[in-house]
Amino acid sequence: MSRTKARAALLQELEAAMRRSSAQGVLYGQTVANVAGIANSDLECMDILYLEGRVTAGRLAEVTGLTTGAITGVVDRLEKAGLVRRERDEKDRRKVFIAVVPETIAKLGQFYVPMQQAMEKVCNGYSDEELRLLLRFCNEGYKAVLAATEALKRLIDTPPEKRPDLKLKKRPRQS
Amino acid sequence: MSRTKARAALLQELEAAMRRSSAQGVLYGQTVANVAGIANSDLECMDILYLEGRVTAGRLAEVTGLTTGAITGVVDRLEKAGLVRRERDEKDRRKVFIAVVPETIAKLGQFYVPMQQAMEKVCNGYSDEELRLLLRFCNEGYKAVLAATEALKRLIDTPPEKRPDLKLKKRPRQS
DNA sequence: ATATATATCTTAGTCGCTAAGAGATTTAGC
DNA sequence: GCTAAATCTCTTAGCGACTAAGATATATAT
Repeated sequence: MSRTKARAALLQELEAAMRRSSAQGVLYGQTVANVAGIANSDLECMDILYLEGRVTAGRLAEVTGLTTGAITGVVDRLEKAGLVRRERDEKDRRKVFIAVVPETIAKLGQFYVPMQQAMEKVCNGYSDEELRLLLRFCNEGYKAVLAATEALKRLIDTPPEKRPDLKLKKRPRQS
Repeated sequence: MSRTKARAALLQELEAAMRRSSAQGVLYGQTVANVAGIANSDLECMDILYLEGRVTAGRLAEVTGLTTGAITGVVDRLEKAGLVRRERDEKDRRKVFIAVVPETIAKLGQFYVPMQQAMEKVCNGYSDEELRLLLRFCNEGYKAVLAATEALKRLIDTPPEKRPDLKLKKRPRQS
């Protein structure tokens, strides 16, 4: 039993470590937003724009889980800060594309340099093969957590008397 | 050069994967808060209480980065929800310890079951030795990002004219 | 004993969010 | 084509969580 017990302890330790490091990653992001002088959601949207390129306001709402009204505010702030531009779609004039003002990518990017350098240093202590192992684990973990999130969300929609009650406050906000 | 180039690509891919999975982890937490019907910060505090046990209000403020005023609100809500109790320190009557009401740990804990099961399944595909590698990487990464966060924070305190300017708040007028 | 430090709470004001619905445009049905 | 419904973004009202500053209570130092 000592073997499986050691493994159980290892799993628990790993979970704690992952939680800790993940939380710290979030904190780094919040600090970036802070230094850049923009709100957290604003930075998240910049991240999406960086990944996906030119997207509509509706798509931002979809990905972030915010309402379209909130996105209007986000884009207002980002536009006022000169980080993005609104571009009306000429094909479908209801739509508004949000496009990053190119120069600003570098301006925001500089704030990630400290972390990138730190992580590169850490990675230097690992072989290619080890890094591939990490990559595989990350990807598998991502899929697993994504599925778990969906499973949990379904609880929201199950009738309250059918689900494990906590009798806290009222209806939680949906996202 | 093909060797180092491959590694650079690997590093980049790993970074993206970590960001993605980390973000998903956060989303899972938000969903838990949603289902439980409490605010995000409230759940974060429950997490800290679970990890550290009985802690003072001030300690919560310190760890979360919130002001003490905000923590008063958090604890008010959690206490009203029956999740924690305030306990005045008899040795130093200025201090207020926040203690989790024991039964509620299980109530909140159940929401983490989907993720724990999913992650355990993933971990089953790895040997003890591989998991130890993952653990080591997590811990090293945590320390690195923590240090990077501190480094970035210091930018806030450096005089604005001395640091890489973004002049966001002040409307860089164009057009 | 008085002044200073520490720990929490209170208050006023701000910001970003949601919900609901208005406005503008496109698509579908007849 | 013309009307009705659908789609996409923005507006408005209200709310909840946050900060900053200071009040309150207690502890420590001189």
